[in-house]
Amino acid sequence: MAKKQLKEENDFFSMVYEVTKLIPYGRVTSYGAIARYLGSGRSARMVGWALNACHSRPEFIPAHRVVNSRGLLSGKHHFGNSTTMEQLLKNEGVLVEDDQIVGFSEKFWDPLRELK
DNA sequence: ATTCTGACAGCAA
DNA sequence: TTTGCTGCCAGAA
Repeated sequence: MAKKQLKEENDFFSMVYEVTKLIPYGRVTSYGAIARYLGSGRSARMVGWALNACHSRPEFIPAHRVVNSRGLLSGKHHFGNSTTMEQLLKNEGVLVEDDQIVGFSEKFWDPLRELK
């Protein structure tokens, strides 16, 4: 059997990718929220680390919908141009001002609450 | 095997 | 109030 494939499903990285891909259009979430959903709780850094490797993924990961707990576009610099992430968000109707999501509480999509 | 880093989050001063 | 330090876990050198 494809152990590797099964393993990927259990991998922390893949979990992050899957959850990230599940983020609805026009919604955003935080690294910590995903970390909690994965059960790691305080390992939000791993989420960021996983997203850092999202470039190695053949699929498109809407990492622009993942921001830090304050709704700050912490990883905008990793989208090639520093404006790409902000541009993508704006394209989805998410207002971004000063690298921060406007109405973050409203746009926030909690995997724990939505996926449960 | 050990050490360092990393797109965070929370708490302390 | 803002700034900074630690904790957390996994992957890369």
